[in-house]
Amino acid sequence: MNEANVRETKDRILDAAERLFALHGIEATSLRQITSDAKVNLAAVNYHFNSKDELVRSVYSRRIRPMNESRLARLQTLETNEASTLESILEAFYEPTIDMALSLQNHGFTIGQMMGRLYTEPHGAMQSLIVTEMGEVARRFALALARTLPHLSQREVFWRLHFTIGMLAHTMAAGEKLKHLSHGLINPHDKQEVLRQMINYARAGLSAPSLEPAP
Amino acid sequence: MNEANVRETKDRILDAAERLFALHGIEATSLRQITSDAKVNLAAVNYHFNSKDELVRSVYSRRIRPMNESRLARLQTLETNEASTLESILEAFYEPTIDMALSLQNHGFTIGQMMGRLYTEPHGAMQSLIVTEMGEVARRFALALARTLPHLSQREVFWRLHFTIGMLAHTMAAGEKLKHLSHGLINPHDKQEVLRQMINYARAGLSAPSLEPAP
DNA sequence: TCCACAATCAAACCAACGTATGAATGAAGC
DNA sequence: GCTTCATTCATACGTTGGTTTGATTGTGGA
Repeated sequence: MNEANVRETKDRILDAAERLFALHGIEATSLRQITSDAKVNLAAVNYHFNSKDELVRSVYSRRIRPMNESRLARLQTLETNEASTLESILEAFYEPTIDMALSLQNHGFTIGQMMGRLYTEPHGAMQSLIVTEMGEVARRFALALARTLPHLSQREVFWRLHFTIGMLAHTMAAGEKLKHLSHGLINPHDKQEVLRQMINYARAGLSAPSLEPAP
Repeated sequence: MNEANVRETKDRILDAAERLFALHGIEATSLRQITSDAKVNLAAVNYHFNSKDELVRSVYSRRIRPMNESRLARLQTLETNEASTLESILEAFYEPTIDMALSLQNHGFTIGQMMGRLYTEPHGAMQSLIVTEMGEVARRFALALARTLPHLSQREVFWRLHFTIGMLAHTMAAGEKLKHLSHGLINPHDKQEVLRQMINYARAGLSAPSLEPAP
């Protein structure tokens, strides 16, 4: 078989799995649904990915990796140019995810919903994925925030970074539903609007006065 | 059979289901696990709840309902006393959930994790639960926030309420894991600390300047 | 005392699951 | 033109899922 064909088979599986995981969750999605959607043979999953568990991991890391590379590259650029403001750090953190969620080939907010569930999916594979794939990013952005907010303790920086991530996860997980929940007030496909509202809220939250007495 | 015994059977099922849903998710939890944990017969679930789907709904609404009643009662008190500040509104919104998550009989953050997953669980029963059980609360708190932040448009109030809910959901879903992720810096069982940090961030976020030109 | 009936129980049903197997296929290298 | 080998395929395996059944139990009311 041609190498391009193998790529195509694996990608078709990943694409279908991604769509179905986002729509119904990991546990509720069967390999038979995936392979029938992807128009490949049932056995192809175990042939190319060994198990459903490893397929799950592949589905997630295929998207998380380039997203986090973009985050770190943007943060690096900010720091070498000594241009780290709170807004620019938040933009470096938020924008890669939003770009991914609203990317052209992504018809129905698929990747976004999947990413939004990264922290809440009870599936065993997730716990290790969060540490493995997100650990470096969390550490680097915590440092960047601490440098920009020197009056905060480590604890407070962690709390606020946690909330900042939560806003993103919740927004991604809501996806299309935001339109209905807001009775049409909000258009979750308007990237600039989403980004501005998130950064505006998070910037203020992160800048809130410290709750601890000055040292 | 005694009515108290029936209550006990139903409650035992609800308790076990709640614990297992929080731990492994809805789809990954079988009725056999639940009934064996609850020490009741397998058929008891379908006898008392008709189906797994209705059991799921019962598990959630048993906790959501008193929580939301408390929220609305507290908001009502604030408004009749004309004591609605941003802090007090946020407290009325956040505290009932945190109280529930940290309640004594709740050994392992069970209810909290379950609540944190309310918005991300892909299970069909959730979509209707969110609208049915949370609709009134969202509407009432949106109004209260709009009154306290009169310079904001409806759209901006919605965005910010959405973020404010996201912070809570993300914190609840993280539960115990917050301790590990923060390398011991944070104690998620310290109710006052959790509440103060959340309110401090959310108050600032909600108070951020409007992004729209003044009318 | 006995009836009525809500509640419990062991057992079965069948569909769907993840995974494994061995044969079929077909492009690449000699 | 033949062999090799990665890939695809139809099919089967054993397990587990939610739900149903019909018998059994035991308590409250007549």
